[in-house]
Amino acid sequence: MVMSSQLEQRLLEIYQRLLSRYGPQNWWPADEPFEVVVGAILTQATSWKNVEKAIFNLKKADALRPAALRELELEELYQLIYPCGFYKVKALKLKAFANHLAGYGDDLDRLFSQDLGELRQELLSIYGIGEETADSILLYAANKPVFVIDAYTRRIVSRLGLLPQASSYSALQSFFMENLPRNTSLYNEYHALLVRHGKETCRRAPLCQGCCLKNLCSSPRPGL
DNA sequence: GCCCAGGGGGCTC
DNA sequence: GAGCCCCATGGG
Repeated sequence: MVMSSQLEQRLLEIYQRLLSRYGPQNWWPADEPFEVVVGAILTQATSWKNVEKAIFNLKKADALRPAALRELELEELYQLIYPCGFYKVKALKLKAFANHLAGYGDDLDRLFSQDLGELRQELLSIYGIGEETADSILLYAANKPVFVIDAYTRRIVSRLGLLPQASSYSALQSFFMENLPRNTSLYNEYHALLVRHGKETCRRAPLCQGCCLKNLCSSPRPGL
């Protein structure tokens, strides 16, 4: 059986190699917390390049504010976020969050100031916010020590033989959070590095041969 | 043409 | 609770 401290060492080794390879990623790429929230919703199943275009449009229209998002006609919002795809559902999601925030006087700090567990549940209750989006908001907008799991993380963890590809979100999240110190900065940089690494490496590449995580695989499965 | 991108909701079984 | 399908633009 692998002791927890050994898992921690392995996870920290992965982190150090990614950090050495790519350097600090300085996430989240946004000017302020509300922009993080908007970006987290818009980037669902969408490349960040397309999200940048939508955010640029929102800023130009002075619409990157909760009140503005509420007041905009749906058709206008469609046009602003059109480049990032799924624009009809995403427009509803942005309005849903803006409507929810109105209950806090449009003050994100007030929303974020409550108990972490309750806050996460509240975020999940909002239309369009699932586990990854909620955790991205908690980590990158509210600076809470919450590890974000995404498709890249799942793929990399699977390739390294740490957990099965089919593991649930909560299983993956627990794996990281129970084997790493509760540190917001560490979680921030770690997830950003996993995404960076996921983008840099070929999806179909067998294992991690030739990449910076080479020979960290505990149970090699060629051709995975 | 194909595949996929920093997911989530709704529906079925 | 798992397995589908739908949402849609833009780049490789």
